[in-house]
Amino acid sequence: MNNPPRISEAESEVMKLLWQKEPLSANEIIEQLKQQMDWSDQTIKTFLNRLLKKEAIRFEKAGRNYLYYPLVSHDEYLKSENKTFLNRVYNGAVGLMCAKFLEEEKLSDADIEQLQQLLEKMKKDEPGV
Amino acid sequence: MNNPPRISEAESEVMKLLWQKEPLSANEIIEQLKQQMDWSDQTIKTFLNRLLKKEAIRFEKAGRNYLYYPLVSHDEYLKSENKTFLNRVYNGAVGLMCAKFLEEEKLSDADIEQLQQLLEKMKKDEPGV
DNA sequence: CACTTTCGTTTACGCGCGTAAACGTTAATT
DNA sequence: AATTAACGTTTACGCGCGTAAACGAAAGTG
Repeated sequence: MNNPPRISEAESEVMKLLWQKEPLSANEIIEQLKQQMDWSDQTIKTFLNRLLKKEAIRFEKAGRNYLYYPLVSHDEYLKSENKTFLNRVYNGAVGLMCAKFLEEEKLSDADIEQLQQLLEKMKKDEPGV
Repeated sequence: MNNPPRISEAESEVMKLLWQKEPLSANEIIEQLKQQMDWSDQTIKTFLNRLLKKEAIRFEKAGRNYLYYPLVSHDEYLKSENKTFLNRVYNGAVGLMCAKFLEEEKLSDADIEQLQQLLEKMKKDEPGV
């Protein structure tokens, strides 16, 4: 329930892999990111270590290698990033923020439908807050 | 049309003032932020200078004092922050992002109405994209 | 005019981050 | 067993940022 540690942009690329599949060995992570991000092995190792130090991930020994697991869940991360962003840029005005995004970004019809349903539900579920 | 310079969180507090009212003298800015943010005069002066160097603001001399004007518009700023955030945290998935925000944050009825109308309009305006 | 206050400019410093080299230890190979 | 390869740990370095002190010039005050 503590606030999750701050995860930097580069570090978040490591986390993204672990959120997709857990655990992963250092090598699996390095091979992926080496390509996707064009980082050197050493750079990626640094991120792993920093994430360990921050307690954003943990490892278990598997023979000579380590297997890494996320300690911070994707959901916690999103929640905390959302909050920070919303306050930093929009002073907490969610409505304004969503509106801004909607006018800037292209949404698929499916997205629109989904959001409409969400809004409809919110209207009903919370008549008086 | 160039990408706006990166404006840090602290610096953005200065910008927020200038977006509300322009121009402002150093003193007006300092007096405001000194209180709101509990910063020292010197700290705020640093931000003004960094923003000048980044060409996020400019000044005109008014006698012994400077009057500051934004060079980066609020809209440019929002656009660029939105984009960065969306890509960094959601890999560009707007629909997902909005949904996440909607489930986390409380929206006023007015906000909900407004978003619904926006969505409705998007549906009509862009039948085939 | 000398002194103090005001206001802008320059310099400083620790920390996180992006980036990676260097190092040490353990395991594999000859 | 000695050498090399693999893998994790430690150290490094420049840059932006939060934070502010120090400095210099100009203007107001006695």
